Amino acid sequence: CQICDDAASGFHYGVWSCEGCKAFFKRSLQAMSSGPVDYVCPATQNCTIDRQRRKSCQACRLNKCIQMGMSRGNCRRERERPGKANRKKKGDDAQTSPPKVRIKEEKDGNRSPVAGSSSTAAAAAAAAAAAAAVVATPPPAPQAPPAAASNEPVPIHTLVAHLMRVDPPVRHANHDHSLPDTWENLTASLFKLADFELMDVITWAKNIPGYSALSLKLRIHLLEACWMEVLIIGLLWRSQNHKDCLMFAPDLEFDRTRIRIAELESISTPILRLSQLFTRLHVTREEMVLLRVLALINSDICGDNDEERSLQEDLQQSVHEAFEYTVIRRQRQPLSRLLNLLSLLPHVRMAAMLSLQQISEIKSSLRLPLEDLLNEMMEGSTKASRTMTP
Amino acid sequence: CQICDDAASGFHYGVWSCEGCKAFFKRSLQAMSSGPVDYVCPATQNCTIDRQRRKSCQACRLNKCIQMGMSRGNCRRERERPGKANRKKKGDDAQTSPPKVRIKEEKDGNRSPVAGSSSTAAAAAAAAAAAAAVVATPPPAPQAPPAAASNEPVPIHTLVAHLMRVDPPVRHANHDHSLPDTWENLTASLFKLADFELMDVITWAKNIPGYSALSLKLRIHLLEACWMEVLIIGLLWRSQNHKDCLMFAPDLEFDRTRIRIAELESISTPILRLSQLFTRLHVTREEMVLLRVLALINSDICGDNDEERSLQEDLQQSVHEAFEYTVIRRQRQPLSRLLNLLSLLPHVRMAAMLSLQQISEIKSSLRLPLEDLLNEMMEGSTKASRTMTP
DNA sequence: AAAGGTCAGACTGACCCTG
DNA sequence: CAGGGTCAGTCTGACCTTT
Ligand SMILES: [Zn+2]
Ligand SMILES: [Zn+2]
Ligand SMILES: [Zn+2]
Ligand SMILES: [Zn+2]
Repeated sequence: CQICDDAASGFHYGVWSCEGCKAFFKRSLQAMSSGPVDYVCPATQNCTIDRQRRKSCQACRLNKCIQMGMSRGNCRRERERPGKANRKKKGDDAQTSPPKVRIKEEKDGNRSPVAGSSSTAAAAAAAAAAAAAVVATPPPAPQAPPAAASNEPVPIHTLVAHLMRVDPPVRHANHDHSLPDTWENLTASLFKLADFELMDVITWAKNIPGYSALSLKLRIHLLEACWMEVLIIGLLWRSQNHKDCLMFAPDLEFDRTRIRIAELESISTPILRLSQLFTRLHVTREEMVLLRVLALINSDICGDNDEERSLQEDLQQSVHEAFEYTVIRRQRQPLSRLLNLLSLLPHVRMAAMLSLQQISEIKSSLRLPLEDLLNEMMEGSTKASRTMTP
Repeated sequence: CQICDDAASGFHYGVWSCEGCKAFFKRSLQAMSSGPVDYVCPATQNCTIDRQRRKSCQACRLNKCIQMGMSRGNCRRERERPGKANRKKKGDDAQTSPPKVRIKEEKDGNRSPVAGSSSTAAAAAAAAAAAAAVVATPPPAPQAPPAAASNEPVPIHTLVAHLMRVDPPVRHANHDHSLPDTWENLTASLFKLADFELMDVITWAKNIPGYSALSLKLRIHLLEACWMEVLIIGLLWRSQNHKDCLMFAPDLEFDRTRIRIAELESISTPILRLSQLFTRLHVTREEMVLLRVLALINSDICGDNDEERSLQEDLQQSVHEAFEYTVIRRQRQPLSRLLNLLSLLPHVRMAAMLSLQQISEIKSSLRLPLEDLLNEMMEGSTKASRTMTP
């Protein structure tokens, strides 16, 4: 099949194509004859169309059909229009008017013509017009860049939305589940995951408005002081509703047994308790995101430089406003909610300190090597006097 | 729906989501339980997921589900109690609540003659009532008791005034200034002072309304977990406006020289920085008092007992209201002020952990004996897993 | 309220019928 | 052979039942 690389069953509509693409184009023609097609590409109009993925994007599939030359005019043996053979639909009859389509359009809410490729061509004007309409669809521009104007006051809702967008994503650990659950295997997967997540954390910090305005020294200092807290907040949030289970990644969850094998019992106690608290509070993603940002800018107080501190305080101020925007406008007892969320941070701080000490012991015992970035950050946080330096 | 922007039908798998995304994630879970899913993105793992496009890319839809925090609450049939089912609420909801609710509540044989307050309108009334319930338990109150009548709602300002009254006083160290500044002399005076202050802390805790209602076990646990933080908050407050100087007592101030002699350099760095922050914020005594109470009730989360936790949450609630009363009604940016104060607590927690570790090392090195009460509390805080137990 | 189950409706494509 | 219909299989999500 020239469209999907599947085995072709013949020369359909002018193209060597498979049964599936043939039927798909057939249905598209029928749909087009009775109104515009509402296929919408979920991405940027250049989806890969192969046997496995051809179902995913109708817009790109039809587009490729047309690009490869499919059209009704190419039919070698065209049959007369059988008058829109009515399906077993209950309501209206065939004829000309398509109320069904209209109803559907209305129900869809009919948003602004974002990326919808709608062929308004008449029924007779088949492929060529459709091709023009489909191909003309512009890419949907998935991610608008953040309000990058550094001096301009950004509306809070934009700031919150931006922070939501740049928050470190949930990563998979790619843990080999065929390996036995030994201390080495589990700890190695945790280290690998942490190393991976640390890159996300660094990228995230860079994308926080105002962070880049700080001096390099302070930026590094804050990151070194907060990274474990940021990771732990994510862990706690992912572990919500998982009783006695730490969801390090969707494919790496630690139950009591694994915690014992990985020798995480001493630090898991406070973390599991914190996780229960997260669960009870139903911390939302918005709130989690803001807690992470607060953990970053509050990870340490640099008292030396007045100007620098002023910048940091500006950052704090905007985070405070973000909290106000997000939490305070709740219905029931918003202030108590805010205080409950903020009260989590001392516990997070403690959990981070314990975790850093645990890793530090592993590092100095040479039981297992640390990944590069993880190792670097460990040295940084030691320097930041987060751990005792014996 | 946080995933597709459609109308949400509830809080499913940890995310506010629509029926479609809920069912999709459910099917994905079922599929995942029997082998890895084979969703493949037709584009670049970056598809837009909205109401009309969510069907297009299963891979990106599932990924977004995970990113937004969806996960199975527990492997199988999970019965989850929100815990806040019914309490001794006194809020009334005459107008908004439909009568069927009332009927149901009465049929349940709820001893309380009123229905649960689910109305969003009666927030203020409920809050005041909750406060009344908390303070209803009359504390021993060696001085003027805040409320004699047990059912009478006590205004918050009375609570704040009472907390001001029972706050641990500033103690003198009775340090012998004729002695030379050696490590032994200075450390011994610090230990003696801490021991003395600890008695005040215990008395103070007993006088906090609602604290005595907690179980003995929890009372001890909270005290063991928070005492160092309470001492440090007092120290920080006393050290305001004293540059590079720790005012352990009016007659025992540590400048840089004494800090070096007493080998407190490693822990004094964060504490001195915190002290500068206190100075910049101009923390009032009222605020310091409330921070101490918050440090006490937030020193640990006991997750075992539902009823016990409810009492602790009531206590938290009244402290939150005290904060609101004290801080929020300021003139300029009260909320930012509140967040700044709360942001101190993680640093206090860290300073407390470092201090405990320092004392723990002295104790195990037998360089100097600890006073009785101090020794006891050290063991308690070690038990409370505040320090590493090597 | 939030799990899990249900099933009509929509889409797909292997297969069949017809010219 | 290719256009076009058929319909079982699959996915979806509004609705229902259970806890
Ligand atoms: Zn094909
Ligand atoms: Zn596409
Ligand atoms: Zn959705
Ligand atoms: Zn995709």
